[in-house]
Amino acid sequence: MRQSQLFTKTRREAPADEVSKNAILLTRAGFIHKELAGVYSYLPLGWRVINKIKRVVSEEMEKLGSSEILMSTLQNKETWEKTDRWDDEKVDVWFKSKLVNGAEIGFGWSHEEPIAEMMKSHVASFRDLPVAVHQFQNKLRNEVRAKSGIMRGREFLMKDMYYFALTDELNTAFYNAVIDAYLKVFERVGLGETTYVTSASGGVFTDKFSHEFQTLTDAGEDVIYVNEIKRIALNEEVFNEKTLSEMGLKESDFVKKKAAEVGNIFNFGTKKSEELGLYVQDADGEKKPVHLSSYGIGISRLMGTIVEVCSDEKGIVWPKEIAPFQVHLILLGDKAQEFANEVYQVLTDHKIEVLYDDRDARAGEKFADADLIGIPTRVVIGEKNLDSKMLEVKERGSEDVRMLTLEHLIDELKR
RNA sequence: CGGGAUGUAGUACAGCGGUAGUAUACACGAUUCGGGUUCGUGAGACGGGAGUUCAAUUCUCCCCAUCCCGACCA
Repeated sequence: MRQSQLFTKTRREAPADEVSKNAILLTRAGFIHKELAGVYSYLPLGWRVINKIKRVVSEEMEKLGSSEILMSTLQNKETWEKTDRWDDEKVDVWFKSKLVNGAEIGFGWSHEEPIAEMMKSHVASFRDLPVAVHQFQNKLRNEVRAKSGIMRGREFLMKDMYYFALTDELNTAFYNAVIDAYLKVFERVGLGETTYVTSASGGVFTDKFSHEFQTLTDAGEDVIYVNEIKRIALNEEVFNEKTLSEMGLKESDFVKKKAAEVGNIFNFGTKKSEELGLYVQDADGEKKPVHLSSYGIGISRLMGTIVEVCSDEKGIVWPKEIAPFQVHLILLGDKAQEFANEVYQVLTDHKIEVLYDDRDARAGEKFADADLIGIPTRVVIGEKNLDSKMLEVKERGSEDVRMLTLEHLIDELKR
């Protein structure tokens, strides 16, 4: 994409109404636009990042055998009454409205009930199981206090996956497979080092613990205790003598850290299926409640967390897999324009995603913008590159400048 | 929801009971061209309502908005 066609503008100064690093950098670089407190729109660069993250998540979910769907945002009151979660006293984040005829509807803050309800139309026999489905869906939650930029919003993009199985064994096996898949996702988006599977309080539906995926960052809302050697972590809510002795560990084995919950997984057993009436017949013709588990990754929160973790004083440093573009091609001066155009053409012909700064702007401004936007590989072309046709290549976050031929660069990027 | 803070050009700030200023961004013209050039010209703002006052952007109250702390948080 030619940067001259990018309508967003970068800003020198931080917005006065944001404090969190993710919101400041994403706003300054033109990735997001705030509509309301906790409600953000995604601009071209931001939307590209979201889609990159979605692609990584999709790939890992599909490896688990899950099919992508999209459920509605408007939800049926009756479905939620079956599990007694329509009441504002029980769920305090509901946005609700009314149809013209007066019927109440809810805006989806979660989809566990609707999806289990929907499955009743498609699952009747043990032969229909197991089933895994996932979606990328905007959740609406009437949070009392939105904060931390895109990390805790009232409208946010979430990947939620659900698994339906006849037996607890299958359900547990899938649950464990998802833990591995999630770790792979966080590794691919650049948070492998800083993200821990964390045991947390399970609530009434689950066994002993639920599991969260916590990324270490001061921008997070949670406090966890981390054992860096064993790479395990405990949420502070379960960090007590009882838990520690069960695990055979001491308090001194852990370090207290702030963290952001980027993913969570729950095993509901059969409770929700029983409440909603999701049963199948087993091989003996007996009616059995379906085992259900659910798996969430907050996509927009994940993007915010990545910015918190992967940035420096100049701007964002996007991990390669989720950067909005692979290459930021910067043209300096108009004498080299023809050569730069050619390089842009060849790179895009090789399916390399390039943001081409073809603007009539000075070098300093272009470099500052490039640092802020944070594309991994920067290629500079100016008059002094014309004779040799060598490209000046620098990785974001490094000071090393290398001179490469175009062929060499393409070869490197394709690897 | 409790507490605190802040609302002035697109953005970031200053200001004052009587004529609202700077930077940046924007438009135009020069100049410059490898780390946010320099100069000139132009356009552009006091969140809303009520009150006090001869006069309110400024003081008071209410509302709204935004941020922070707490509570809350699949």
